[in-house]
Amino acid sequence: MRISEFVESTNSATSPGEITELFKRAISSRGYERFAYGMLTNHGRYTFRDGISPPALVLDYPDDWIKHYFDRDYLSIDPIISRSPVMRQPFLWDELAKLSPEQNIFMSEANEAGLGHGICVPIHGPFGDSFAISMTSELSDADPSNALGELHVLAMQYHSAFFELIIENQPTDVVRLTPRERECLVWSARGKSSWDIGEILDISEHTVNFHLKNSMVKLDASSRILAVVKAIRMGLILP
Amino acid sequence: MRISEFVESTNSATSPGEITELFKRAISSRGYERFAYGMLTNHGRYTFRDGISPPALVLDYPDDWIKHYFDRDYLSIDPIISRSPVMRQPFLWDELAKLSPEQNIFMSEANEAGLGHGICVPIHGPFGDSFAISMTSELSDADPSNALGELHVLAMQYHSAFFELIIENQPTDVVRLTPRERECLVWSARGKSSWDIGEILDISEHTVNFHLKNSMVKLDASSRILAVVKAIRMGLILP
DNA sequence: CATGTACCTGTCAAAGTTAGTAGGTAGTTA
DNA sequence: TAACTACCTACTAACTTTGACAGGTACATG
Repeated sequence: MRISEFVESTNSATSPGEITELFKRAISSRGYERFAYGMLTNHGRYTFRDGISPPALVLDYPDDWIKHYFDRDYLSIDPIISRSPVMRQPFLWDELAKLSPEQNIFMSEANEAGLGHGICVPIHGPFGDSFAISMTSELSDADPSNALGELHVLAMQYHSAFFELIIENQPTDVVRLTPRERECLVWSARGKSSWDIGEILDISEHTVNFHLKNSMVKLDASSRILAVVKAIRMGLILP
Repeated sequence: MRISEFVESTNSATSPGEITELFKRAISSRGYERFAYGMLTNHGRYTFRDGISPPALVLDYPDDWIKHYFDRDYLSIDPIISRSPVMRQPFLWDELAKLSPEQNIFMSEANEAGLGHGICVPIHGPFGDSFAISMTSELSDADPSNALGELHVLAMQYHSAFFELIIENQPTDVVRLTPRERECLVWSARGKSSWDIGEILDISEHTVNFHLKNSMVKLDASSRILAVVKAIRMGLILP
């Protein structure tokens, strides 16, 4: 399947299962049979449709390996899970360095379970959301560098289409800040005190407090911190 | 140019300029002539090669518009810039709602400068890095929904290949917070005072202050507010 | 010209934050 | 067992924010 076909068909799909089927076909034609798709940071910000239970979103690994994995609480030591949130680019499982003894055992158990050669594509969302899609090939002599670029793009598109379908979208409140209120919040978010901001904006400290107080009322925030967090979350200021 | 060709050629390119040329060709064949590529948040973790000066990474807009934009400090009111960091999916400029009067003036000025119909692709990296790629078409009757999926994928791949080439060194020093530090930061971000947090966690107000102080040192933050903002941006806590 | 919006200035006391210092536990390593 | 590391708890003094008040200018709109 060509990438443009994959993009078009996943974007017009109406169910998560349909998108997953398309992804399976796309990666298997490139030599990768199995995959796992997880959300690595979620503390209740999103609500999900269907029977999806984070952190695992889709697990297409052998059932006995999945059972073994969760029985042993491997989520907490899995080096792919811990590395992914700080990686910008896809990486190969084989390239993971500085593993602990338990992690080496984990990796060899994964190998025995038929998940020898894997690629992990880290994906990042707004608010520090972190996702990972791992794909595995049973061919030990597969050269991953050929397919890696395409698998990267396919994984990003899979996530984009899939995640959009499974989350309940939350409408955002409408708050309008004045330019001064925004400026004061921005400098607050950069760590400045009221006195500092007064110097920067060439207004009195009292006036800065006045603007920040008004922002807090508009944003229904009980502290300057919450006001800044809400303003950032609503896209009203840029940190 | 097919997407797979674009992926392969950008991944094997050796200069940022080469990648940009490939991107220009790829989007212009889909009806989009001009684009801008910016880094919207930089926490000082990256140093850049060549003559690249964030937040602007590549500006392919008319020179007089770029001059006008920076002369008027439009970076601070540009609604595309402020919306992008909180968006997960690409969005159309025309869909931006609830603009302030200045923002409406800004958008009509952009229109007059030949940047009428635009698509913005938000891109997120680890550590809260936020990027945006905007692409514009001069055709007023262009239906963006056909091309949007492909432009999304092209923009993500452009960023992936380009950014990898222009950064000097990957950040290695990952901030590690203790559970108590995270808890205190989370409750701070929810608007609670030290005393409140002490009640919630059943520890003294003094201890809460101690943990928040240590978080501030770890995060190199001069205030509790900045510590919370950085922790959110780095994905250490969720708001 | 009245009305509304945005902006600016000020006071004051109560409440909250920041920057020091110091002691304790638990597990690890020499 | 001593030294080390990571984490948690606590105190005080100096400083900053918050909340409730009262009042002012400038400018655009009806």
